[in-house]
Amino acid sequence: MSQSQYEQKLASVKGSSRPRRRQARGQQRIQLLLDVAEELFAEVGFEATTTNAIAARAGMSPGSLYQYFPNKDAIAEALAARYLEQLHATQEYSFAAEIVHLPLDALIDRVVDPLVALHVAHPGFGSLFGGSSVSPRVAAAIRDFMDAIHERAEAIFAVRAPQLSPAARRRCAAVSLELNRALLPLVVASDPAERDAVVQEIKAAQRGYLELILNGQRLTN
Amino acid sequence: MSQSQYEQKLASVKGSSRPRRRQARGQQRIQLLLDVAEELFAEVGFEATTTNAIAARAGMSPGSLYQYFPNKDAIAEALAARYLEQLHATQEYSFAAEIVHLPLDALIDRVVDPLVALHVAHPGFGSLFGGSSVSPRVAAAIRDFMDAIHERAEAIFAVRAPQLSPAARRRCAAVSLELNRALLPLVVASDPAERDAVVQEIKAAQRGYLELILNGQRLTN
Amino acid sequence: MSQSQYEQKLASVKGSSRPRRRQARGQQRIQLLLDVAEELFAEVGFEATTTNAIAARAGMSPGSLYQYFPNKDAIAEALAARYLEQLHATQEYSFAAEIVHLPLDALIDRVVDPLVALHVAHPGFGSLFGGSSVSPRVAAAIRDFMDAIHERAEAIFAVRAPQLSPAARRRCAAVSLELNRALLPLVVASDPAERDAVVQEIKAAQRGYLELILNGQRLTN
Amino acid sequence: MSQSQYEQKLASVKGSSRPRRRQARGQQRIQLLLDVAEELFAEVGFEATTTNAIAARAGMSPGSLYQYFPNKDAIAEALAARYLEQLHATQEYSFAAEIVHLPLDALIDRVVDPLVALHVAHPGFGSLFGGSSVSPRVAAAIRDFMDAIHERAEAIFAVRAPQLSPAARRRCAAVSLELNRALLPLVVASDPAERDAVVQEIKAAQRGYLELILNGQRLTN
DNA sequence: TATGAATGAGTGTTCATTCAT
DNA sequence: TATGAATGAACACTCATTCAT
Repeated sequence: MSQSQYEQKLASVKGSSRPRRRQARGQQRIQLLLDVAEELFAEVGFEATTTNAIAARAGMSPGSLYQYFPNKDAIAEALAARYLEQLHATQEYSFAAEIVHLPLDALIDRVVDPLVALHVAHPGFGSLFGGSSVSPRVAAAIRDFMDAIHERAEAIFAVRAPQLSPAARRRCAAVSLELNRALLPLVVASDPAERDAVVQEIKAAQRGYLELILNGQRLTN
Repeated sequence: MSQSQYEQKLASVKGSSRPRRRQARGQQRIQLLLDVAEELFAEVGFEATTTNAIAARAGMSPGSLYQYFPNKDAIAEALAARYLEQLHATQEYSFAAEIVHLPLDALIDRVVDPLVALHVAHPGFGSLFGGSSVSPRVAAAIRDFMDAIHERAEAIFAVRAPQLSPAARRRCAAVSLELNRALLPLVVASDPAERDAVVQEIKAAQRGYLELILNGQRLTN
Repeated sequence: MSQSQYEQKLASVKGSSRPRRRQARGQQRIQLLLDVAEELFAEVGFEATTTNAIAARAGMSPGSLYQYFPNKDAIAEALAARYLEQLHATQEYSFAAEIVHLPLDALIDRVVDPLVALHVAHPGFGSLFGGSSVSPRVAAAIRDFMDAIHERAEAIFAVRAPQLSPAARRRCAAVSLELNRALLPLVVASDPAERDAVVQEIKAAQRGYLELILNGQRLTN
Repeated sequence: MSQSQYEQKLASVKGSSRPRRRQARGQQRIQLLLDVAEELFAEVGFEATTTNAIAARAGMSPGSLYQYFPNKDAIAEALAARYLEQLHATQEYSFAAEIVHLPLDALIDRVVDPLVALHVAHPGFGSLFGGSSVSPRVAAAIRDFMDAIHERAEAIFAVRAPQLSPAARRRCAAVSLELNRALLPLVVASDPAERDAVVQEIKAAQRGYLELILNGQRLTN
């Protein structure tokens, strides 16, 4: 390696590594801010959380927060995006093509278990998705995602409960999904020692409802 | 009777009847304020609703509002109390002693139907009970009430699913109640034409879950 | 006068006088705020003047200021409107129809004297009309007014200097008006003892320029 | 020459030439910053111009800007100083000793033409000298300079209008100079096609005023 | 020396609450 | 009691300035 080549490499390393380290630090701070925001949103709600409080608990100045987010709503948006990304990953697994013919218990495990993990890891999750006064953009992002999930759930119903009318299918999917959305906060709120039992109960509720439908005991219009 | 005694009696009569009319007027104004607050909370949420906006829409001055409520939270509290009172009335009926041995479908109708009526009549209901950023006092009032309902539900389980351990009974009651709390907003949000169908779905979910438990197919610890 | 008539009159008096007194008080506070704003704008400029400073010097709270003005720009706008109103009154007099054939000295007196009075009474005048970073709305209001004055000045030139082309007429009017706008701050800044002499000088400048034009010694295209 | 002496000389050469180059680079950057600041001040005004915006448009970091200027005001000061320097150069020419006996038209050309050139070349000029919210130091620098010009103008009046009292001389000089300061922005604002005509008008205003004075038709006290 | 992320005091503005009338 | 003008603490957000790298 000639000297000039070496210098070139050094330069390129310096040139790219400094920004990279900076970017890495920036990413860390963004994640920290989101973690703190998640905490505070969960504690006192979105509206009652002040941007200065987020910055302070994250150990930085208000100005720094605004280096990473253009305004308060953007923080909720980013948080929603982070959740959505994780949710998306779980749903990719939960609703993979091969699940359509799984036994019901296995199907339910596959859907519920990742959601439980997500909720336990992110206690703020439910409060953001509870929809309490989020900005229109956040609400739209959530709605878009839910619609996608909804479609997948309907597709499964189409295969496993073909007797349902399209309208009934839509309703059943909505109720089944809402069952998860609504009952999962119960897991978060429950005593860790009881957590598994609560999860079993949620699955039971889901199974009870689905069996009724899949067994064709339900009205079909 | 001396003159002064007579005057005294007169005074006391006047003194008690005027306040009574005043109190009546006061009660009317309180109810009006609560109605308006309910509307606004439902429209834009608790935090975004200003006390001045409530007073203005109720056709009175901010000062007057504060004659009836010491602060903004107190309005939400009073609204919660009003809901709770109504809820209490429905539950008095839903959980009357004689229901213990009703067929499951009838039992579910008895619990769900009044709740549906309440939710439809008061669209703000769900949002307040959704728990999004209510003051600790409101939260406590709601919790107290829910605990009472919880006990009644547990009592029914004690009779109809005696195989359950106390802990399991508690969990089952919690899930069964949460099922209602969580799914009823779906009714409010649904198209009025579809509303009945959605109510049927909710009852189905409830029945599916309860059958599983009552048939003893559930774990008992 | 029967008793009921009397009561009615009393009632009507009370009903109308209280708001009237309130409105009067409101008007006073608005004028006070404008006076204070004028002072501060003159002292440190529009941008450097804070709304809280205006409120404080006016002896009221920030909130009160916002009861009368929706935002900071609105204060400058109102101030401009107040100036414009006064200016308008002077120009109504200065450019009345009969002046067209006045001797030049009298014509100049008629235009300059009211402007001098206005500038002396309102030291902030020049700074606002100097156009330093006023909001678009204020700027537009000023421009509209100046355009109106411009037209009147042109009309006089059309009669007294008919040899001028329309374009030349426009330019001459612009220069003549600008002469006033630019030189009047000199009066405000000058020692009161010298003020009259400075005013004479301004009139001389105006007369020097106008004589040149009216005597036809100027290019006409 | 010993080695160490030689090294010392080398070092000193390097030591002096590198700083010189550095200083040259620094001067370039300072001029660039001033150019950019002039642009931005003209575009949005001094207050609305952020130091970060100046640095960004100059292609450097905020920190670098502060290597050359201790604060934002200092930029305006330096800009004013640069203007003043250029103004100084024009006035050196305009008020050279030999002009005292020039014909009036030639005298006016000699004063006005360089000023027009300066204003056209530097559109920010007028706005800075308009005095709108400049820092006290800038204002003082401008005032000092204007005082110097003032003296020169007075000296000419002393020769050409000896009948004037000292006070009258001072006033006349003030008005004559203010005439320039006030009317030159009109040139900058005017359509380039009309620019020459506007300049002629300004000269006419100047001549009209001066003729009045020099012909002794003015009061002399 | 150059960088640009970080700072934090300060801005315009809102709104729950008070109080003179 | 009712009023609504007045209050002022607090908020979201900005930007001149600093300093670790």
